[in-house]
Amino acid sequence: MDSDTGSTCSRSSSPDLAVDSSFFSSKIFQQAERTSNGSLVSGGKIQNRPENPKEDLQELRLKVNSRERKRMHDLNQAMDGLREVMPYAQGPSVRKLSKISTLLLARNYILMLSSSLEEMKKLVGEVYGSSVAQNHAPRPVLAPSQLPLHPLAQSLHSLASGAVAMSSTPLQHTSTHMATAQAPHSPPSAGYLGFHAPPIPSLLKDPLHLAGSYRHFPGMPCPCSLCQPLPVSTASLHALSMSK
DNA sequence: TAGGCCATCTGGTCCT
DNA sequence: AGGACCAGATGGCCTA
Repeated sequence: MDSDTGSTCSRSSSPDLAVDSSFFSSKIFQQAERTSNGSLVSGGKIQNRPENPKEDLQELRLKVNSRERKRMHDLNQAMDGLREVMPYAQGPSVRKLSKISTLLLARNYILMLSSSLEEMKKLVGEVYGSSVAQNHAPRPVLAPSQLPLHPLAQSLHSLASGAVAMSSTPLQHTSTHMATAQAPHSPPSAGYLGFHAPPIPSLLKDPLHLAGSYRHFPGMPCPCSLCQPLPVSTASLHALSMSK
């Protein structure tokens, strides 16, 4: 029940143990001494009864703290879950994304996927629309893999094909990586939707691990924070985090 | 050593 | 009343 024991806290030196010490150093307990059996001694009178206001306050405070700790652990678990599905390097050699970076990257990634999906829909509409218009002319039926693909469609195809590899080395769906995963008909530009694998030092140097980590193409959605017209709220958040 | 990131505590506010 | 949520404060750890 209590998530304290099953915490996903990545810190080995969690200050959990410091909780009680700070708590007991608070003014609440400066007026009370603790006996060997844990009961409070106040004015020479042993009080085991829980209705002691100080004990009640202590219990309440510990309970509230525990709940808050659990809440934050749950939040961090959710954040880890988000990190797991983000297209960034998850290997042990790569530093964990910070919370703010995770959120910003996730937002931009969703925007990019949404835009790609819309583009894909348009392309599908074009392909089937033209095929209906020329319905009377006998045409050889092509398998989906044989259809001439728009570069974006090709890159999406490649992206899907390389999904497994991406899970092991995300952000590495670059041109070389894509070349191994792309469809037979894909031209060399098929990786143009792909991210640009950042050299690790630059990734670590960038405060948000976002800017400058991607290959940029005009008019194309990019998860890079520099390419996204952030709304006011997000922009202010970004500025806040940068100026922090 | 400064700065970034984080976990925790704590008090306030809102909701059920 | 109790719990969830939030934000400020604090202190620890890590890296450049």
